[in-house]
Amino acid sequence: MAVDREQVLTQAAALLARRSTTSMDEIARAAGISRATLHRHFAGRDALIRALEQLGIEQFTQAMDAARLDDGPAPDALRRLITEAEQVAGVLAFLFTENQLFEGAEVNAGWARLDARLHALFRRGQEEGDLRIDLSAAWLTEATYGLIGAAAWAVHEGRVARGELNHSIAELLLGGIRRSMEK
Amino acid sequence: MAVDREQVLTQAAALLARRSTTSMDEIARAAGISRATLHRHFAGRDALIRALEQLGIEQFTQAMDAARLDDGPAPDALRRLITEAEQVAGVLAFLFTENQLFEGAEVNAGWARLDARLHALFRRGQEEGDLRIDLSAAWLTEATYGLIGAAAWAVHEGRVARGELNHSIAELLLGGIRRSMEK
DNA sequence: CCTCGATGAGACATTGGCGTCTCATTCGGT
DNA sequence: ACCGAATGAGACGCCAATGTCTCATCGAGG
Repeated sequence: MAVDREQVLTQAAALLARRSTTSMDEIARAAGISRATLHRHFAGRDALIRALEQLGIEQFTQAMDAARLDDGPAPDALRRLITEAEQVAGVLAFLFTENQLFEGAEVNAGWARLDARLHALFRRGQEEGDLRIDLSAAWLTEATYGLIGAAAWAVHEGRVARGELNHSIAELLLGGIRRSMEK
Repeated sequence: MAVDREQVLTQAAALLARRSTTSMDEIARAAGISRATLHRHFAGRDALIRALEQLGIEQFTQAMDAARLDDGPAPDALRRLITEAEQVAGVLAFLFTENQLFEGAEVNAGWARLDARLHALFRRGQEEGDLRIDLSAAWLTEATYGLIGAAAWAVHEGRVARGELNHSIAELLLGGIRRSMEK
């Protein structure tokens, strides 16, 4: 009965996002396995965290690929990305809040690659005139992460319905909260 | 030579926001005091965290008071709040990311009060027709926290200039990132 | 100059979690 | 029904951090 590695990591992310000091024992029990088995699959806490980083980066990379960031208007691409990212929001939320992680070089590199792609999308949107230029692309990148994390947390806490997650993030990002005049 | 309690807490927040497992020793050294003195002022790690929560709640409460959330159009009030909150962004960022904290009843109550005030502001804005109603006030509240946290982090990492912090948060929140047609 | 309160430096025992191990049990495939 | 791999339960030593203590030093105010 092979343990579902991804399932364990997803559980771990949920717990660690909420309390970063969650013990291995708690993680194991939440994943429905024993601490011994957890150790059999992940050499130690560090290895578990590394695996989580890796999973997050892989999943987010896939989301970016699926969203075809380079196709069409940047706002549309951004909507597609948010739709794709929704499914990995939990793991992403963990990665955003655990800033301590990015000290190892290789992880940093993987993350920087994602960062660059999102940054490039915003930059393209600005150059094509679709996005405002008084907000730096760097800030838009960070803000997007922040909103995805906030949304994942809000859903987790039951403050926002899961079905509204997409709309909430995309509309807030693209349109802002002010009531538009056209309506 | 009385230790500047607030200074110590601010330092601690900066470290803990970056790595929540930072040891008491590291916190003490960062604050320029010895571990013994740190323990003399805060009974233990828990007490330090509690004090941080308290400080964050107090400072954010003051920011809300100073912003006069009930006066004038909601968007203007929100701008004022962001301006006031900028100075306490560091401590706030820590509070947002450390979700584990809100398990004690009394802390929860203090935080819930702040939550309610911000929530009420958004609700008022929606009722007065200034804010769009297809995004729930609860989500706007969470999103605001997320953006403040993201901004504080971005500034800390040097990706956003401190002077742009206000503008970045307020404009993104109110207007979104899309280039408006009127321009 | 003296005194007292606060601080720094360090020793010490305690604790909670980690990592490793063993052994019994269970599950899946044959 | 059988066998082997995987798992669960628990014991064990280890270690880093914690919390408490003592003692020397510093510094401000009388």
